[in-house]
Amino acid sequence: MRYWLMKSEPQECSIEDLERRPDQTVPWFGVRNYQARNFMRDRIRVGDPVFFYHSGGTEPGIAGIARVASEAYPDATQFDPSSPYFDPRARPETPRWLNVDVRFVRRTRFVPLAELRSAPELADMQVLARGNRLSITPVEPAQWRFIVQELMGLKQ
DNA sequence: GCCAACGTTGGC
DNA sequence: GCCAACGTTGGC
Repeated sequence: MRYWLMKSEPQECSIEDLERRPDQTVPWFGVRNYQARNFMRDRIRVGDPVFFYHSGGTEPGIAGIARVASEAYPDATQFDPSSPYFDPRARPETPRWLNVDVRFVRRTRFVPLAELRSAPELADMQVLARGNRLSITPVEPAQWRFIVQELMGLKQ
């Protein structure tokens, strides 16, 4: 099992939106970066725990916990000309982009990016690396435990 | 709104 | 295969 951090813009899908979804599940569509796609294709498995991170035009930080709910499958928005995520090069026979489904687990105390940065225990966290723009990054088990137990104050 | 950092594209 | 130009991400 691996741990992950996934970024979402709350105006598109916030942790509250996820909680209200039917089945509390959402397809993590719109990833258009090969490295993030390959994580979903090669490393992310059903049941993997996920930090749900808010980014873009809002205070950045971790807003909750989710869980991977499906294997990777073709992202439907790549075939939809009306979608901002449409990719004219993609064909249904040879899909280019994938997504997994993600299921709500719980909201947590909001942990701002600044707080993550200030923790020496998290110095090597990939999402904190200079210039990082990946929307999906792995989280080490020790980092996960530190955030959940020390920063969020949860038992787990 | 600005801008640093990065990924992708396309000419050569 | 190189690399300049461009578009995007995302923090501030």
